[in-house]
Amino acid sequence: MARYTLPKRYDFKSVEKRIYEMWEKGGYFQPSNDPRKPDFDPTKKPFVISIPPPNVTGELHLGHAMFVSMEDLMIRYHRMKGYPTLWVPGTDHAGIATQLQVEKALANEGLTREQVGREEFLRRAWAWKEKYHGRIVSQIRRMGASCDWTRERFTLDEGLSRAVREAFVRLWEKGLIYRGPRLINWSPGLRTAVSDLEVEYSEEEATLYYFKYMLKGSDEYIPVATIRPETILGDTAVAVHPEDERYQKYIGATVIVPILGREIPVIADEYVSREFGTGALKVTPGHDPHDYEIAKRHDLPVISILDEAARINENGGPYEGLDRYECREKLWADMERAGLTIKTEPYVTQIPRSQRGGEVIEPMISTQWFVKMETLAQAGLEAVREGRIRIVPERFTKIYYNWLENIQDWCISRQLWWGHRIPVWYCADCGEMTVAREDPTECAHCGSPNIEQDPDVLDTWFSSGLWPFSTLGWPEETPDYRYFYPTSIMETGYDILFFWVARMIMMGLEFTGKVPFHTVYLHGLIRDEYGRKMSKTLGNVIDPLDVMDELGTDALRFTLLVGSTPGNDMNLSLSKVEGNRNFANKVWNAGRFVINAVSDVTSQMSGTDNRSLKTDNWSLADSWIWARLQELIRNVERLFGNFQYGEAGRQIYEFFWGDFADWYIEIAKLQLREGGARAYRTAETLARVLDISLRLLHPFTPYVTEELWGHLRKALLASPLKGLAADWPEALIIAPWPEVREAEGWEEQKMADFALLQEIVRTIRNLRAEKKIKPSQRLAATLVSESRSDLLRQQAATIAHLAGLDRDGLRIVEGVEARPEGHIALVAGPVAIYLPLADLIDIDEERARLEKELSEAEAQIARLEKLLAGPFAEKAPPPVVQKEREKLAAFKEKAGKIRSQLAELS
RNA sequence: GGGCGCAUAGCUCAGUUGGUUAGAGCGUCUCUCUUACACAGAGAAGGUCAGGGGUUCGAGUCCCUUUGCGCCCA
Repeated sequence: MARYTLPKRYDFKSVEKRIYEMWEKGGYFQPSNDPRKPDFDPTKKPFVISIPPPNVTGELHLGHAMFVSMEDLMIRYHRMKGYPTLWVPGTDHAGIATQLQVEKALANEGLTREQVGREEFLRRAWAWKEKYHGRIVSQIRRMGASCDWTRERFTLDEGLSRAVREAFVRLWEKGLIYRGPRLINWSPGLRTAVSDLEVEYSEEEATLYYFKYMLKGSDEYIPVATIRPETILGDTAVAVHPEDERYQKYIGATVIVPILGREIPVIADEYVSREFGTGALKVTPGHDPHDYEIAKRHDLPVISILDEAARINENGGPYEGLDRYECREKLWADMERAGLTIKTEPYVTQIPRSQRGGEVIEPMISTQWFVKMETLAQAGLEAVREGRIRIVPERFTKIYYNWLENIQDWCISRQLWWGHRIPVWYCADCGEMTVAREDPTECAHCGSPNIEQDPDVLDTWFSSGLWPFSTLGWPEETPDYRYFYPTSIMETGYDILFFWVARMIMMGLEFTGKVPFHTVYLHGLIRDEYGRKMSKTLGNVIDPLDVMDELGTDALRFTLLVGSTPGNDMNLSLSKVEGNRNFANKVWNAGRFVINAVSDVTSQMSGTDNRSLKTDNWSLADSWIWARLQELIRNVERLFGNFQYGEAGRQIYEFFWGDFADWYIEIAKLQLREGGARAYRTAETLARVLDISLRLLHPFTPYVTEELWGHLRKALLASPLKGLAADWPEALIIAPWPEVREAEGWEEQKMADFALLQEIVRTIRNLRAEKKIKPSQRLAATLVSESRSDLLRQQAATIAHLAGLDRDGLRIVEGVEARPEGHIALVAGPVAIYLPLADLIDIDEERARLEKELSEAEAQIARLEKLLAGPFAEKAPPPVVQKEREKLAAFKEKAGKIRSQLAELS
């Protein structure tokens, strides 16, 4: 039998690409039950995830790495469970981000989009998209993502564009879409409206300007404070609190707008804070959302003073044409000269900045398209309240409710070119609007061909909101849509709960009448190793591509999956990834050992015993590892059911490294050496445990497990153990998930026996380390135990092997009358251990060691006796009490052993 | 102002129906190239689970409260 010559170290570079191609070519990413194929069975329940689409021109970052790892884990698990599984991949067009990139490229040629025109600009944008699409997609592939690339979608592709058109028209027909001037957030740099959600508020130092609002025809004035003096030009009232004694007398009076000389009223409104500034508020409804509300209450006029580049417009009188900040300075200087200023003072306030680029956002009145949210939000709320959608972790449901309960109408128009153009045509003749699914050639009202389409495009999130069903073919009732919709889980970062998840829920309910998914799973954000946000300026950005280059995809995935808990941010450091690279290597090497063991099995060993899963012919170690493995399978199943993927991964890691590799494999070496049926069964157990471990690990670390499993399968099929692998499929990715087996009753005793064996071995190893005895030096030993001598005799060879004892010099006895001369005495539970190390004995040191152990044992005895004498014994459940009783007995036995050893010392 | 999260070993974190001796990885210290693995093995040191109060036979875990840090919404 040819021994396998696998490299000593797991070489992920030679594995990952090859394995991914094998999977993809093998068609494993496509659903096992596919409505596009003839043998389709519509009754089988599928498991479906639609990918949170990354920006088509973006580059893979850790946020992507996180969701790809998480979703791939869920997908692989369900696939192995036998569900027809579909993960729909795709990208979105990221309106603003992409447009900016293309404009930047144009700028390099000294051009602007206006110069090249809309058509040429779009041609270039598409070319840009084609160029970068491949990059992000191949990066996602590299993460091991097992999505069905034959179903890949893009938000601007033909089908999705049709979905967007359909959605818009339906909302229009239902009266849920309207157009009109409203106060919106305006980005002067991008010259487009932006979403409320795309505005971030940063605390910054600013100046509070105090000035005088002169009463008409009087020397009296109302002092007013503002952060933005330039907005004085748009003031339409001064408001005071109705109960403010300082200003009550002015209510109803008229004041004069500085410099401009406009007359505006003094009004009373409870919104005004008497404590802030001077207690009097200038009202600028055209440029402040709160003032806008006040204006609505008091029927005040709204004046817009800025143009689309945030320059002062014709309403600014002498300041027309100035930039907003130039105007601020000039106006203030003019007011100073006119004696209208009082003072300025530094003030810390919240400045609204664009999430993209960081420029200061201006609230402005602008004619835009809006979606009425009230009824949509109501439906979205009910779906979660009624439990049709579950949000994990649960605490995010409150945040979700809070947002939907206070939702504002959604401004969906953007003054961009890259995106879905608004399907509305204006008639130059009759002035009516035509809203249509298909591009019209004439006005629907007067038949005039003189129509022009609205120049704006829709917010990218409008199309993303349709994603779970538009990607499956909606509005067509395609076979995919019928079978795979609603999807199963929406997995994404909590930072886009509002942006995306809430909108998908609302739009899903509105357009399909169904929830788009039954579960929302939210993961946290990834920070640097000290919990700081990663940012280019801090220079602490970790690039997942570099990490994969250096340490492998499996290591990165395992780190992200096991290092995070649902909904909580995680701190990532390269040393963690390195630790998991080491784990992948551990799996590789343990696997290598097993594969070689399997290859060495000869048919002579096989014997006639085929009772493979009966434990009565197993060694203690065989039984123990099997019981531990079954326990692990049960735990993993339970944890997966609770979305506790990280904990599941940790337990698999601990089992594999701490139990299987550190203990079972070491014992297996001895058992293999024994030959015959023992060796045969050992190889069989090694293969079984490795097989199941690889299956459990596969959703976490798909590459190393697939590669190794392939070698294991080949080795088994070429060996007398081929029966084991007879029903294995050709690839691990589609191998069945390990089934939960209930405990059979024998496990507890075997595990307790093995724990004693471990304690004996550790006790001896401990002493050897303390006494600096070379690992190569075999020691004789005497083990004394009245109660467990049978077990010790059975396990003598194993104990000797693991503890570095000389098998022939190992004596096991029920009792000794006196301590053997020149021996060091140790205690492991109910077992006394004597090692013949006369030269190394230091009586005082021995006594100190034993006394320390004794006092520890006695402390436990005292604690347990007190516990058992108290109300615990009657109130706690009997099994818990029984456990404590057993502990007490064990400590008493141990203490007795130590006492007699101490007595022998003198 | 409202809401939420976090505080456990030097560092980063697990610990999900409360079960009584609190775990891991990294780091530190000893020893070892033992034929799967030095990306390793064996051993060691290291914690009043932020402070206070309560519920309970029993609290890192549940409740209240204080302090500190972070996030979201307004």
